[in-house]
Amino acid sequence: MGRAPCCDKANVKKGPWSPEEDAKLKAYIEQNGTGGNWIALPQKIGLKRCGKSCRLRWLNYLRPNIKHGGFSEEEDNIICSLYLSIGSRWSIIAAQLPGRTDNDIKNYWNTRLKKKLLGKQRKEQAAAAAANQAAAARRANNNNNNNNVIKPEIIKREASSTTTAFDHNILLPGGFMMSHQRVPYWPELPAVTAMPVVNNNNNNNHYYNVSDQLKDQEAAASIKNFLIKLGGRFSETESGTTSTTTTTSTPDFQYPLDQSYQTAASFDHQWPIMGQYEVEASGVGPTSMDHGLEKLQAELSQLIYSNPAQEILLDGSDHEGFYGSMEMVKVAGSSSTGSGTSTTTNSVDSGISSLVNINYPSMVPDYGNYQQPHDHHHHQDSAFGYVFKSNVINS
DNA sequence: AATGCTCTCAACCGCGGCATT
DNA sequence: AAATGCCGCGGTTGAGAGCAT
Repeated sequence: MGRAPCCDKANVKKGPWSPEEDAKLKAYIEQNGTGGNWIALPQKIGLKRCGKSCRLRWLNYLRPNIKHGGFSEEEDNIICSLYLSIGSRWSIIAAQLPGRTDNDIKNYWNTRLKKKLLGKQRKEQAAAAAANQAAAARRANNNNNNNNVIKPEIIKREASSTTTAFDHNILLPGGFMMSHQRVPYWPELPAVTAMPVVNNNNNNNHYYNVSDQLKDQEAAASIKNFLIKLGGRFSETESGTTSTTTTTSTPDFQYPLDQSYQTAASFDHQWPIMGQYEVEASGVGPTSMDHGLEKLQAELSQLIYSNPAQEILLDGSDHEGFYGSMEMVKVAGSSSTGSGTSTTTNSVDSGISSLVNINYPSMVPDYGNYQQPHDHHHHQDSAFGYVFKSNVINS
């Protein structure tokens, strides 16, 4: 047996709202509030609308301080970051962007941002492929000139140029790599990172009304510390506290605009918020972080293959930055740290470039044999049960 | 100017979660 | 414990604006 309809479908108007309807609804809510019952509200004010329709109209259009269109670069960054972190949980993402509605963000992502990323990625790939080809030619030339004896200084230079790009990077579940030095695939998004979520419950934004706020509070201190490390700052009233749930009318956290903050130390941290979203072993079952990545990958792939004329080079030629020295290790116990507790090692077969590319050849730099990682920097999130292990090659 | 196509975004739909009875 | 009702969310649709031919 199905659910009873929330309203009499035959007697409700559907479609665009008239200015009169808007005025009625707005005036009533501003004077009386919603009364906690959207279903009963339209009858009270004589609107032939479904209660859900009224709610949507109010939340997405009529309520104060709504911003429409004109997303800034910073907002783009936040949306992308959060999408990578938590997937299509638009209400939570909207809670981080005062004045934006989940519907707006969802539309913006689906119609523009996704395509924008794809377009930029194409350009990047073409440029990177060309650069790699040139580099390979140089190497071949050098090898020939020296009777196949590779000069130590060449090895050192190349190894150095590669490994420094990896230093302290973090491979996130799903293969997305956080990099404080290099975020090559979203060139317009200076430092896209999977961003923790702050319950910025302000500006009449009721969206992030998660019932397990108490659980969140446990994570709050770490989140805040992390965000501060990233260069953000909280309002004066919030500084020194551990609460991220605020009722202040101004944003209690300001995302860092200067993203050059990302030092190695920045990632020596915990990401407890991810535990909130049931992060599991990478590639095993749906994880929240994986969700965003995998979904994005699928979406972008579909975009590509549904349009063969724009097919993207799949030769894996520019993947250097995402392979080789990174591993993610699932640790046996959620509280264990350090090496020696690994139970599963996931080879890195997809980087951020997997946002577009489906299958990669196993990427081993042609000088890879000369690099033997011997120092592992472990970044573990106890909530994840993961160790983020970056293999830093000492020079 | 007319037509067709693409894109945007407001609005709808159905489902899951939660509270209440 | 089960039934009921409401809320909130994410996915999807379709009207209309804008653009290309």
